Amino acid sequence: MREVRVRFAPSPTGALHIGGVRTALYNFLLARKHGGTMILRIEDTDQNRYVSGAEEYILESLKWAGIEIDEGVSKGGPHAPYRQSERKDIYKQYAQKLIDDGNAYYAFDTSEELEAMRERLKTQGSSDQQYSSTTRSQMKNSLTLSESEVKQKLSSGEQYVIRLKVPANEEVKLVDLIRSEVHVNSSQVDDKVLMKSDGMPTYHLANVVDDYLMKISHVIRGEEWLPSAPLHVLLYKFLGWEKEMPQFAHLPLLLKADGNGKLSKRDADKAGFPIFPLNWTDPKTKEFSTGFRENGYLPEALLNFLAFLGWNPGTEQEIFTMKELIEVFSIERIGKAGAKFDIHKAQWFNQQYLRVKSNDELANYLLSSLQKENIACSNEKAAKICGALKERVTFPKDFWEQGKFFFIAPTQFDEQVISKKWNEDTVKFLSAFSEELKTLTTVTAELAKSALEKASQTSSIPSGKIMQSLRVALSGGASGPDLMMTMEIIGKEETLRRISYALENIKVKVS
RNA sequence: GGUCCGUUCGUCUAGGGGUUAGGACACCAGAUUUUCAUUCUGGUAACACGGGUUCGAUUCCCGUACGGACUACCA
Repeated sequence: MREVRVRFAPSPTGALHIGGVRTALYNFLLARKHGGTMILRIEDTDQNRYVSGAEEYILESLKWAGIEIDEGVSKGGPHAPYRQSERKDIYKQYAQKLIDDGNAYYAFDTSEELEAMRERLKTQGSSDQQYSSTTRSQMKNSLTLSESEVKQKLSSGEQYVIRLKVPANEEVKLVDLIRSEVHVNSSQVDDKVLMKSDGMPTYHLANVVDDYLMKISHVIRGEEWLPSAPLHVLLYKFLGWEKEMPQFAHLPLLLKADGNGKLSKRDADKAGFPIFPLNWTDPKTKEFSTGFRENGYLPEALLNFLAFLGWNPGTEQEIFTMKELIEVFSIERIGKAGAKFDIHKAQWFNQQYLRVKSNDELANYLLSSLQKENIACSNEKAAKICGALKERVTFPKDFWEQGKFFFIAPTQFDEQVISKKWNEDTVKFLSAFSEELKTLTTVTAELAKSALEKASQTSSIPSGKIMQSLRVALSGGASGPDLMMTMEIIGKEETLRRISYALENIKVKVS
């Protein structure tokens, strides 16, 4: 097998879409699996759509996700530069070669003329309105103009583009690793612009030239490129690079969760989840978008989830470290159909990854929340709280949100529990329980439990009946972590204080 | 409109000519936890449709429907 060299080649036109992260991941996995090279190339040939900060954003996103770049922008390498805008002259040479070989031509049509052509064909009832083998003869280009006219136009500095001369009625075969063979008749392919009038190449030319020059072995990209892949095959052929042509793998698209269609930022916003890896503020519109990172998704969990959108290992294992993913990944097991993006599953992965972390690791999340709230807390206590909470947490921020009551005594109590459970027995029991607690020097989960049992005996009320009331008294809420542990953490004095506060402030329902 | 790609539970998917069509998420129920959650057990739920080929099709072929992508001097 030839040396694996893959590339992730985003455009710096804004924040990196989550689908792009998956594409990068698959490229990375293939590279690592075969001891190959992962290349990052920035495709910034469209000066109009360039967004400053986007390249840095992409870099930071990949770094956060743990997708390492071996060669490319920010890393350098033997094929530098890796930013297409800096490779302008390279493309020019190959465009020239295509012209010299008669496989491309100059076109001088203005956008108005192009528009007119499409309009004309449309009214004639033509099924497609492309600049192609059937229409190029009616246009203003080096195939229809005389040689001297062309020369005159070129030397006078008239604007022109270079178009590929796609042959008519030729069967183009494309081998795709995911979809097997795809056949397209060349008459369906239009004479794509290769070089724009600003001297920049279009995606098609730049992509093929760079992939060849950078010795790319596999092109793994989104399915939106499938329709233009035959064009790329043609380019390889015309440039004489058929043997070096990379293998293609066109990834199924990520779709929105409800209904159909490509996953868009709009859909994600509506459903209340991010679509970008990191927070992003568009420099032009100032529109702000939240990121997975800032929403508390762990990169390992997000990647694990992403890996399974369109791929699976064929076994029943679902939790994979990056190392394991690298081991089992294969292009053959990538599916063909688009995958709907269900944030529930992503949350489940996050939960799984969170709960296997040690309490000490988890404590850092809580500690950083506490710092923002200006609440002091020892590492030990934070770890203990996280330990009590870890089974019920999805995001790091939940430790604070669900554990707030450890630091702030409740002044409001869950009304449902109170109206249902808080009665004379509760008062009787809790008073007895308080007396028991007072005899203790310190409260541990175990001591709390035996105190509870004793109180149950002296009051002859089963403790099960008052557990929810006790919880409400201590935390204000109807659900939360283990109560014995809760009492151990908040300590004897605070437990007593909270119980007596509740006893004083909650009115007993007269039954 | 044209071209290309796709279609297994609500979702991610396994499977593949003969299976009780498997797993996971979500959902529901029961058990356990003298509380909620966790955990455990169980349950609801799918081969888009129509033709072929075949003894037999969810699986192969052809259509149809539906969905998606593309159809720019954007990537």
